[in-house]
Amino acid sequence: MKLDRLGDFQRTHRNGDLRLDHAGQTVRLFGWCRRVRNLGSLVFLDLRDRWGLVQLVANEETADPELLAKLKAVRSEFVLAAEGVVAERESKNPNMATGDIEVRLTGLRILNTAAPLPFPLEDEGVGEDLRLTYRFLDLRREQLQRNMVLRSEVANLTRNHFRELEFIEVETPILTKSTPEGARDYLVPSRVHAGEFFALPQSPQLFKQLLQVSGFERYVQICRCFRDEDLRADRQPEFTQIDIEMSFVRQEDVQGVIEPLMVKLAKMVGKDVTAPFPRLSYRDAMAWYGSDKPDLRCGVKIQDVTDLFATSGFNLFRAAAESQGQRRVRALFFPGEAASSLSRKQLDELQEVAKQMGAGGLPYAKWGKDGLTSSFKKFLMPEDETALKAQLGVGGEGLAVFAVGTDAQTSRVLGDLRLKISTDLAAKEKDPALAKHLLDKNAYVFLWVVDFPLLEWSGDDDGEGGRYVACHHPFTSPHPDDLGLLETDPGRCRAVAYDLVLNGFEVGGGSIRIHDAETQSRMFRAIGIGEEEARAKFGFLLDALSYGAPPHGGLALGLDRLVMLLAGVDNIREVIAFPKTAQARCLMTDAPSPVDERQLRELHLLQDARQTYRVGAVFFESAEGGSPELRGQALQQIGQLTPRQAQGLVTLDPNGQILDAQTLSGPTFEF
RNA sequence: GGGGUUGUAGCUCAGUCGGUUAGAGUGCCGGCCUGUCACGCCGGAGGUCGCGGGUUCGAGCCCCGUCAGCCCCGCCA
Repeated sequence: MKLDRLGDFQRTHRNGDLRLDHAGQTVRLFGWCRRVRNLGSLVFLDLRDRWGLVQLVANEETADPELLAKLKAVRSEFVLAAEGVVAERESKNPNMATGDIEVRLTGLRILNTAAPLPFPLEDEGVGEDLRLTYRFLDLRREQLQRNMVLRSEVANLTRNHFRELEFIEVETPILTKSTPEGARDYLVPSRVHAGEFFALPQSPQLFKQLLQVSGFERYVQICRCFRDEDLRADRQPEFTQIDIEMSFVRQEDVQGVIEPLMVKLAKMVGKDVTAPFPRLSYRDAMAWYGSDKPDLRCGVKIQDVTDLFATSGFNLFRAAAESQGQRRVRALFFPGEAASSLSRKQLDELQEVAKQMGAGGLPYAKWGKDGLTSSFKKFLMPEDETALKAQLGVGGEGLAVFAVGTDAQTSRVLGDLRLKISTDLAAKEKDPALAKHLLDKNAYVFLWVVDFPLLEWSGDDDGEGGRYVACHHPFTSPHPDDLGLLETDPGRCRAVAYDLVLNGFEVGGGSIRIHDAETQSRMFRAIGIGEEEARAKFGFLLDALSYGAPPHGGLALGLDRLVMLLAGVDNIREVIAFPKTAQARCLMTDAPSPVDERQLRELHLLQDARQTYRVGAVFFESAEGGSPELRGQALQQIGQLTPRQAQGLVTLDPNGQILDAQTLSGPTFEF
């Protein structure tokens, strides 16, 4: 098809802006054809640009025949420049912002054609692999356009927020130094320095601390970070952080600049949240919610009922009560009719879920219309039941489930069940107040989880190979009250570290940092980094701390995850323009991909074959005994191999086909 | 690294107990149509049943392997 030129055609309006007020005006528009409705001598076309949709129309009686023919040739997603007169419609469309008017065409330029799309833009259920392969088309879809606009707005609001607070935006290197600890690095080989590598930053952590030593006092950056770890629905190998660092601050000061930002961001999507956000210690979060990022939209708490069973006839529970705190009985109580009316079958299914989480079973007690039903009813004396109800706060109907085991075991099981059961029940519960208690779906609930442990034991359980590693990172300040524990009882030492949690997602985390070289050295010692290694890996930091480093601290917010929650979507890929798959591939560009050997040599990743390997003798071993002809054929095949495929043993079948090849030296044979 | 799940027309899916020529809707192509807006009506084309192997007289269906998408565990200072 012959295309028209853009020429001097100028847009006068955005498609979505046209209203009845414009009637009579001649307008010039750009856009993509969403759909043509060709009624024969009357043709409609929906023209879409970034801001909206408007109906174009032409008919046989009034339009130039050439124009009408051109209009009929248009297919979905053709790129058009349209000129026409705005007119009130004969039949209006109340579902459309521009539904009262249409544009009667006086001119049309086809700026580009479009092949039929591999998937329809309107459909929701298109396979994600297809969407990712044609991401540039996927991004035409309204939902993704909205998400990307939201993301842009969030970034803008964030920049303005910090600028008003006199933060300075500083860019830090992408090519930087690999450091021990933490996630796996993405490495970039150095061409200039054979055998040496840059790493892509897992975060600009050390640079932002050094900027404090430099005296900037308030730093912010919206920066890309890279971690070569496996993916999840809310995790990508490259992601964006809102990274801040401040001097002369305490934990509360950092939180104090973040909270108003969150209030503004929530407001942007029509949610009211109030600061300050609740603070919850790591200990309490684990005890009450079984998670270090509890979803407080759910009001159900884990409760300890161990003591109630000290003399119980139920051996499982009594044994825990007699274990001196090693094992405990903990419970969740879900109030409401939806909970009390769960069937035996549904409870069995929950038990299976619990078992998969590592629980032995799922004892339960249910108070319904017919009173108590329980898997351990025969051991539950009336006075026990009364005590249990008092402890759990059982007012009316409801369901209690129990877990027995160590704190870690029961936290895990009950933490997961808490959300799963609450979500299910909230959807069924008729009493709105109770449903909201189970799960307040529309709420945004922020909180700070504070007082994280500084260190955790890593490695085989109480095996030899283990050591302490930093929970947050090795630059996190120990809690001033716990400094002495660093050498005596490192596992009990708390950190001045804090996570910002929203609806069960960790959206940010930060800490007050160590700002003196001595404490930093003690920290390195505690995690088994010796003096020499510390100098080699972090010498610049230790130096910096010795030249007047101010007390400082900061935080990083996960922008992608935050936008995901603000957009109300459940996958991080929905807020990233060009994301990776769960296997860390880009289906559109097909990255990662092999590169030329020449590139590898240049980067010293592949030695020059002729230098390293000599072609040596090739041994033949025919399956059916060798023959001179076969060897001749085989030699010919071997001769076609590249030089780097060196010396070894080749096994051939009677037809001279290579069955197997083994190198005696040099790299593996490749065919 | 481990577990689960999905893969059939461009797209979304159905396909019975292993049995004749693998279907539907939509999209696409052609024709008709002056008030459509998921336009309508008529006709047509379109298949490596992800890939490889096996069992069988016979495989979209059963078995083994493999690749890819998604979710989870481990991992993510």
